[in-house]
Amino acid sequence: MSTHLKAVHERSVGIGASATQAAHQGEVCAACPARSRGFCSSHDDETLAHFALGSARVALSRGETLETNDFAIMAEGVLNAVHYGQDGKHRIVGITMLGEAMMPGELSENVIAVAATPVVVCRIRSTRYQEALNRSQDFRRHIYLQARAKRDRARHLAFAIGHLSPEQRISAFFASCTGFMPWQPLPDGGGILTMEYERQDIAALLSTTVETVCRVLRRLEGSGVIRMRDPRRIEIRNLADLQVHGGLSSPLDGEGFAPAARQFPVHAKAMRTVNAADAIGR
Amino acid sequence: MSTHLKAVHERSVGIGASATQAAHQGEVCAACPARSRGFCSSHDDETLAHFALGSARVALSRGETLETNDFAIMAEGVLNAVHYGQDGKHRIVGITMLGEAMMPGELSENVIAVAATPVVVCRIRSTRYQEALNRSQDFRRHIYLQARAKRDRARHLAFAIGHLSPEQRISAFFASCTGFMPWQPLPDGGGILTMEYERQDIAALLSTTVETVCRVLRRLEGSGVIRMRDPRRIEIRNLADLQVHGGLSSPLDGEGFAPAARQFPVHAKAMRTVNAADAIGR
DNA sequence: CGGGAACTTGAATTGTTTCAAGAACGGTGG
DNA sequence: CCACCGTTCTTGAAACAATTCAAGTTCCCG
Repeated sequence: MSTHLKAVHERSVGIGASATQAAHQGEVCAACPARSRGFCSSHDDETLAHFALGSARVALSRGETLETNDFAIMAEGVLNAVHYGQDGKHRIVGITMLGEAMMPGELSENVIAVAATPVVVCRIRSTRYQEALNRSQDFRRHIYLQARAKRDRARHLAFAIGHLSPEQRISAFFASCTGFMPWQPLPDGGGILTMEYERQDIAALLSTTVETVCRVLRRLEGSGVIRMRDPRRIEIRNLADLQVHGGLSSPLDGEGFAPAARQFPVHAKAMRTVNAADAIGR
Repeated sequence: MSTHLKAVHERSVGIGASATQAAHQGEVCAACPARSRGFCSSHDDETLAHFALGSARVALSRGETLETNDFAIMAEGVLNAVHYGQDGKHRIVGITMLGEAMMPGELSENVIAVAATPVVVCRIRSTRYQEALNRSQDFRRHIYLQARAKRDRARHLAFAIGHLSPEQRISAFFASCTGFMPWQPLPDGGGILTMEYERQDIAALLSTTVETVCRVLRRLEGSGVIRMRDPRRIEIRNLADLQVHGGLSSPLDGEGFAPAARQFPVHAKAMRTVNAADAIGR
């Protein structure tokens, strides 16, 4: 099944790049889907250009692991924090998506970062990452925010697994996937979600079985909430209905599996209140 | 049941304290059970004395909430990150124990910090906390480590709830409680654990029911792994046996519910490898 | 066109939850 | 000191829902 290979594709700008290269890198950033989200959206072009020097795009296909010696920003796809037990089963204990970052050495023992889908990351040498941390309070602040966001998502996952039924978890998960997987709205208010996760991964994340995922999907189809075009393409008739099935009336909502909107607040707003996040950056 | 009152007892050193007061505060630190653990153990007396100026001990009894506007270090007891649903049930999504810190504004929406046991925290005004962050890379680094440690614990919890049976979770939890609840070793290799959590809280944390907690305890007693002196005082005949019952052969072990040993590594060691934790501090 | 992987469906099993009731404990007041 | 009352803890029996096991089907790639 999922094998652990090394990165296959790599396009580097090289260390000690010239001004021309910096300009080139600026273009790469401009075209990057992560530019407008998460980490990168919080910094101006100049700052990014600096980060980008010596950066490289690294592509992974599903099942490959990401080396976490360097700093990496997700530019495409979804990365799983996976734990492989000696029983051969794997359990997904966290996810990292578009615009989010992987810090050097951030993973705990026994956990590796595996591409859940085809992935592209913007890899930045740890030396340069260090420099950015030294220079920028803002950067430090966002590093901290990342850690906190991941903590909150892990807590949500624990809550969901413990207190929501498989049907609710699956519903809620599919609903939140519209935020970070291909989602094509339809004129009638619904939309088509392309589920990039395999059933196996969904099950591993939500602590259930592939069989249950299937059955729940059928049940949802039976009640008219969704319609399956094919196993990977699901038409959601009414997103709100699906969220209700996911126990939206329950606690911790608004957070869900996807990153909360407030994860990367605009500056002015974030600076208003004194909290740990600000503090890191000062 | 659990009510949300304000802090009842408070002993402040006052802002703008004199050198005498600083000395006095040094004594308070010296006598503090948190001095040798976690946050405080990573700093020297001088640094601590500075933090401590304007600090205050705040006592909470079980069920009271901690205001999280300021910075707080746990000096006694256990604090739950609790989520109260509108169904009246509460679920525990995280715990903070001796030596760990609560950062200002760190809790996410709908989550409050509730004393699971009688609690004493060392409260430090957020202004002073800000100063410490400005001055000390080391302090910043530890703030980041806190967030990461809590993330890892939340991930462990999610894993445990999803992939371990109630019996395993309960066994593992009791075993790990020996690390942060009163634990009195006995000459024969075992020891007596004073369980400070009520059955209800254990159930809420581990996503099971009070009935199941009881039954599992009885079963463990039946198999001779533990012996219950009274509901709160449990004699663990052999800690290793209990850990085995908790599925110790499973992944993510060594972490457990308690903080990992490497959570606050000594400096020399931590500086050796380049990782996010170091980075924050440089 | 064939083979393997992913996905789906059905039926039996199992262990936890739920519901219901009782026992022990701790504090209060006569 | 004892009886009372509320809370916490314990135990039993029935119900239920997801898992497990087993057998298909569909899809994709060579």
